[in-house]
Amino acid sequence: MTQNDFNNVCSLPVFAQLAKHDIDKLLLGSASKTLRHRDVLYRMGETAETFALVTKGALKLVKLLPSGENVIMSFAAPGDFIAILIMSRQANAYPITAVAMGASSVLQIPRQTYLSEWTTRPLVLERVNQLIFSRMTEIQEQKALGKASLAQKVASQIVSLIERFGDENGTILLMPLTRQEIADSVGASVESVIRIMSQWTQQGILRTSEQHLEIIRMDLIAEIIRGAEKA
Amino acid sequence: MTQNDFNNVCSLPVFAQLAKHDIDKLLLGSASKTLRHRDVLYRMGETAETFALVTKGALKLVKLLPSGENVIMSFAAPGDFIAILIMSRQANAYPITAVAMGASSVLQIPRQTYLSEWTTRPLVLERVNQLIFSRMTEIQEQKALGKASLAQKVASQIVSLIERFGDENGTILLMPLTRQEIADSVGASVESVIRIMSQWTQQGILRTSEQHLEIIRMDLIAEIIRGAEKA
DNA sequence: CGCTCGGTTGATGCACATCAAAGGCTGTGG
DNA sequence: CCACAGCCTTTGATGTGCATCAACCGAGCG
Repeated sequence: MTQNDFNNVCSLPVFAQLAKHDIDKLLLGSASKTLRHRDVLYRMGETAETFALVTKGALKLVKLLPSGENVIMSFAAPGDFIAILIMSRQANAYPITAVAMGASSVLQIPRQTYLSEWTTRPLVLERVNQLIFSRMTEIQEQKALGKASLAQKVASQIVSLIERFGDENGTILLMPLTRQEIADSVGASVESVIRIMSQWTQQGILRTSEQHLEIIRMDLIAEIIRGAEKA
Repeated sequence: MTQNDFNNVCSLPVFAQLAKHDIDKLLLGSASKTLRHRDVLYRMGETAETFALVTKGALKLVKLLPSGENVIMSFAAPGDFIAILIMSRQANAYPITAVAMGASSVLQIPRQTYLSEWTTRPLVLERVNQLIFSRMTEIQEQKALGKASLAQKVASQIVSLIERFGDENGTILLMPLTRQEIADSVGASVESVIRIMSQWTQQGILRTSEQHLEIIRMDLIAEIIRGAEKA
């Protein structure tokens, strides 16, 4: 890991206000890994030797169903952990597949380091809990949308992604995201997602060029989420 | 809290192998509370002064949507925590409403005790993480059922409830559960749930008497969950 | 004895999934 | 440089699972 990487890592909320030598210990034996678009970091079912801390880019956490469908469980942003919760269980397998969306990097940290360094520092554990809390909250919000219309789900998913992976204005999504992926994350078919989104494009609510997605009329999107469907 | 209560609490996995005086400290200022069917423990929006540890019975964790619908986020069994994740946030409100299902009891523990005693004990924090991990796993499994048929969702929900709140044979659910509640937890309408379940009753797969629900043909239910719909 | 609550049943309609076909774009290999 | 395969997107036609609305019943309960 370069000095630059290290500084980057230190600025993440988990490590805020920790002494350099503490951070060194927490990262004992860890390796920085650079991922290209669609590279697989962890595959569901593999034995979990390390967990990961995202430092750049974005990853999707996917479950492959017996039926052959993909379900995107959630997205990981810089500062998020992947698979940290299974570190304290013996010889466990990754419960999901983690795939990079666009150029990304992560720090892979050995289970042993987690067991010896992370679990002995209350402050760190507390911070990890905070992150898990956010993830829980996010999933619960999605579940609360259970009976909403597909348009509401899609709008809400896009907005929450832009909140985490957007530009400074909060209007452009800085990560490649296909309609298939949106469908997989809200549990719908691609075609339905496309129909909804192209309608929005026609209405000038949304723009999608190259690999970027931009919301033009955030106010209208907000209305859709609130359930004021019709145009 | 009676001596009896105390012994009960000590046998919960969170406190396994802890010294009595440690447990005493962890429970500083806590109060045991007995709940009757449908009593409300916490109401969504109230300021969170305490979190709770379930010691007996069952509770449902509900969100009330602006539309007036209820969504059951999850169920809490003995040994589960309620609202522990928001304890480390300042002046936060409960994110859900917690309602007892049948006679239950909980231990209410002050935020202050959490902050001073719980967050300073790595072992305890680790155990809390374990519990949160189970909750996450449960929610994720539900999300993975996203595109499955309603019958699959209902069957799967019932089975997972019996695993946590069932008798020793794993066939009878020892807690009052209405069809409305099943509907609220899988995101469906009561009528649809009723149609599915009465069909099962006619086919001798299921029996529901008084407040109890019994699975007669677990093999058939398992098949339904696997997606082998037709009878 | 009217009340509410849980369960049940039927009729109707709609929001989606599914199936099918096609065009653009990218990368890959001959 | 062209042909081909794969991925992403799009559009249309068709079907269906489930919500919704509307009744009704029995049981417990004040």
